[in-house]
Amino acid sequence: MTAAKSFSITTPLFYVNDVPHIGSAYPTIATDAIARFQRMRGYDVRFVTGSDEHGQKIQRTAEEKGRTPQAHCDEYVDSFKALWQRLNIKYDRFIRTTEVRHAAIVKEFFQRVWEKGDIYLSQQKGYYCVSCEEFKDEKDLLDGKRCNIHVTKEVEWRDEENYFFRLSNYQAPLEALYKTNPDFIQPETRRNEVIKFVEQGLRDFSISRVNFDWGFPVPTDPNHVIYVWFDALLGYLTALLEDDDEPTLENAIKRWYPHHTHIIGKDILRFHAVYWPAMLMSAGLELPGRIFGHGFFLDNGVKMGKSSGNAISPNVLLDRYGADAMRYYFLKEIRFGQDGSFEETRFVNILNADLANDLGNLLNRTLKLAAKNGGALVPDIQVLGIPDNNPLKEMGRNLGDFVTKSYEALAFHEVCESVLELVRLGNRYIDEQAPWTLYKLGKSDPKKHQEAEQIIYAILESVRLAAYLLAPIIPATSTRIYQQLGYFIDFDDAALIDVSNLFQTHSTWGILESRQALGEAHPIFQKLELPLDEPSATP
RNA sequence: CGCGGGAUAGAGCAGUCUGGUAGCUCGUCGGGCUCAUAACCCGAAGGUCCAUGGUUCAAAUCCAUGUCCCGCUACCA
Repeated sequence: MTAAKSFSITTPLFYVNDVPHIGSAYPTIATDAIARFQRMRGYDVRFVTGSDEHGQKIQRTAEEKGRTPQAHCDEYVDSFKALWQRLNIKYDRFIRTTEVRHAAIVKEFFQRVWEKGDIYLSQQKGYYCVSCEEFKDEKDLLDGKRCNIHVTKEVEWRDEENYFFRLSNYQAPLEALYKTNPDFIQPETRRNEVIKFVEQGLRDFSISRVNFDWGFPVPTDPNHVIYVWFDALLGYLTALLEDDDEPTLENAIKRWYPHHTHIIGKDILRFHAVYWPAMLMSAGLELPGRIFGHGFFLDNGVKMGKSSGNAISPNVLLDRYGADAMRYYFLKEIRFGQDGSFEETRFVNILNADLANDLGNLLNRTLKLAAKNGGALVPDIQVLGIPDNNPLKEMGRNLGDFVTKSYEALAFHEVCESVLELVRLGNRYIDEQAPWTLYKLGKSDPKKHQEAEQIIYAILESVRLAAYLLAPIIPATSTRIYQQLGYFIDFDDAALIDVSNLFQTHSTWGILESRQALGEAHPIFQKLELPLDEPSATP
């Protein structure tokens, strides 16, 4: 067996200061879809997610709750893992930045950058707002040295010893990187932001803190704790270690590195598109293929989050509608990269229209026709005998290639839309052709029977193709479709997928086997209903 | 202040580069069909394409000015 090509992709490593919200679920669903898609294509995939667990905020929250930071993190990590399981997220590696092996990677990485001469000790001076926990630029302060967010509070002067990373050394290399590799930052609007940001000149940033201790010590100076980015980002490296590897950079990069794609929220774009590549250059490591900054969920134009109090709990949505529904809505209704709004009525409408009515019902009505008139077998026809201008064949023929490009571009909405187009055509086609009438006529005219059989085949095959191409997004629904079509495939079970050539075959229109025994017709997607007590009328 | 992205039917979007009957999905209304998950198919209503001015035989599309939204403008992840 030839070694399959490897593909690795990451979600952000989530800060486990609270239970996961919709904003954590979103990129994770997207990443899972890509990972599943690449597995279907036969790639050897490493899908990395995890948690960022150090820092003052976590230390404080834990203290407030009267427990150790580690115990605090353990609990929240569990809530993330539980959500991923419910959402049917099949990650390969969950990296926690508190892992022992991560300490070793951070240490070695720091050492490399240190030896390169890119780390130095200096003073972090400036006005500090205690409420924001943040240094403020003098130009942002209000009269009387008050914070522009906490307007009643006066900022304090701080003069603190910190280690700094020489980001300023990397301005030219970064600019060259963005230029030579235009796809490095996506979508384009985010790329522009970053380029402009870098153009105005880069300041070094501090990578250590002295006023708390929940983190790894600086190897050369244990009074300092390594701060955020020189810890969290390196989780992407640690995650690539095999279980029995010595925790060294060399081992981390031997198989899966560099990452093909980092999926992140636009809020942490700069750290991934500027700091991270600079850090990697300094350490002499290869750069990832691309950084994709996705958008946020808005509720009436307001960002959803715990602070705004308008967040919808992913677990509540799961209780009501299930994983496939959430996955489909997030990926189909919101262009990946743009902000999207969440509206529950729309959620229910779209899911019912697309998956229950268009896709599910098309399979259901066709399957029942086949059961009544064809002995519950895939019609026994010559696939090659279906004329090239058959509308379903015509559209289905190029769909696999088109959808592949859309997945690669992370254009999930395009995947769904183009597949749905085939499905809608299927409904139009069956109505126009009226195979139920042909079957009746077929009792005295074998030619009519043949015609009906061909029509049924073309529809079943189109539904199969749709299910296959949507499997990374709605795996459970696709599995039900495949099983009703007589396959023993479970899109959640890699062992049941023949990775050697499955994609080539199954992404093609016209591979459904004649005379394959069909399953019994049951709705593959039950209609959703809005909760009764919550008439979610839009104002 | 600087840079960037927007403003198109009740909602969400496409169309703008390469001017020429304004399109898609959801929702609403009417009809058809009966194979189907009260589903599907067909049709209709619904738009001063942000405003004003200009170029042109012709502007959602090109040009100018203005209005309103949103993002970025460095150490919270």
